Amino acid sequence: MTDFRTLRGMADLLPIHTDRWQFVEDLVRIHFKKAGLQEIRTPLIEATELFSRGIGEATDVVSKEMYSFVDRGDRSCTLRPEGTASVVRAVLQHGLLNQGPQRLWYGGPMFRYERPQAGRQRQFHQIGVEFFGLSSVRSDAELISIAWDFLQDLGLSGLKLELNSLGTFEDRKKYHSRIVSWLEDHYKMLDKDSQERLYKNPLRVLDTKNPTTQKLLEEAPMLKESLSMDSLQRFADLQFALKKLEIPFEINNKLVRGLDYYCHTAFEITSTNLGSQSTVCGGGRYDQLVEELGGPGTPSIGWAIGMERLMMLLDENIDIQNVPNAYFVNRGEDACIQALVIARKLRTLGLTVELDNSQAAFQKQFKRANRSKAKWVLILGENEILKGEVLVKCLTSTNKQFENLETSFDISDIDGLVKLLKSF
RNA sequence: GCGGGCGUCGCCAAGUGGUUAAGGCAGCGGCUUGUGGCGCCGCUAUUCGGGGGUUCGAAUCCCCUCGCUCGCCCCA
Repeated sequence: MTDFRTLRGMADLLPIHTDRWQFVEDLVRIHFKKAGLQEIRTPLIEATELFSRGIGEATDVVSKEMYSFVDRGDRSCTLRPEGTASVVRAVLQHGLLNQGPQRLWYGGPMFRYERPQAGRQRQFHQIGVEFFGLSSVRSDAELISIAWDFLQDLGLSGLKLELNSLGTFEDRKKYHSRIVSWLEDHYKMLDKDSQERLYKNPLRVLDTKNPTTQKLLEEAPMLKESLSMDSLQRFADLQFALKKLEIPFEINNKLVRGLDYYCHTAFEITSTNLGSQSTVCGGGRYDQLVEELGGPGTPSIGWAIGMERLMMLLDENIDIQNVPNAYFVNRGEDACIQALVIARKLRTLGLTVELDNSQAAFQKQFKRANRSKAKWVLILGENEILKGEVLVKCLTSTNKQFENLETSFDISDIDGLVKLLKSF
């Protein structure tokens, strides 16, 4: 044990994890490509004000969770706590909106100074999608379908899509005053947490876990009662589109996303297999954010998936370890250099070869060969060198055709060797 | 920021006041200079997260501290 450890809330991804991460990352790229999305990469550090203005001064993320510091030029800088604000900044800075609607995706680490728990770290990873300049409900449905189809393709089960409409900002403002005055009238009957939230973030009182408050709230004014006719129609249209896409969903009137900038569509994809932090994917529409950050009025919508939470949902049993085609056992002075040469040739021809350079006893090398899960083992020792051959054995018993197969190839017959190794 | 649980070898662990701190996995060496996945033998913690105290004596009791973990808040 050394003196140094990762900082609290920071995690190393070891080889056993990175195999799985790469599998997921490869799959999501395929999905994004098929959906015609383009990748955008922004810096991890931005001016603090970008987030305080974009996400909302009063939100928890901004008020108590940001990793901020003053740099040597006296500027207040912040490690990004989410992706959307940075993407909007980049889109505006480079005038991308002048080239028409943008359909973008991003991915990478985000930082939030919170107490770590299951499904929550201080450095965590998100992949997200943002559409700019698309106002139709069909974009909302399409955007949701991209997330849904990707998660389904990963073989995840037990996922639930929850949906709500927050209406326009006017709708929300109207509701805000209604709910606040109702809550004030019932102040004494609220639990302590809800009393505090009443002034901090009243819409979130709806989401309380306290059962008596929950019951009380059944009488409270509902958000949807404050929505305008247009907002209601829009919400109905979205539901219609999702039904056409055969994406199952549930309406959750209490779903209020925490970030200030959402309007109209808000949604979450949750799983019961995650512990207390059950949201894998969250998103919504934010038609005023671009303007808020100094750009032209631009309808926008996006979502983000939490990679760590996603990884927790992946079936432990699915085998996505990258297994080599062959493990190369070798021993002896001539053999080891010959093995190096052959291994390189095989790699050039597209095979993955793990070369044992230990010169350890054959027994040892064979043990490692098995552990590597390689399909084949190549053997080159003094006897083989004398005969000018490489010995090949099949290591897996899952394939009956090759089970217990043991054969030799002339050292110069690389093509024959490759043909066999590629045969399964 | 506030609660609960936990901290013995790289990993999983037994041990709850008494001479040398079980065991398993992994690692290394050997049986066997050459054939594994299921053999056998041996080696690997002067030390129990760290510091202080109680005691003839502590991994085991007390205090402080650090870390991990789960939950609240909030969010991906």
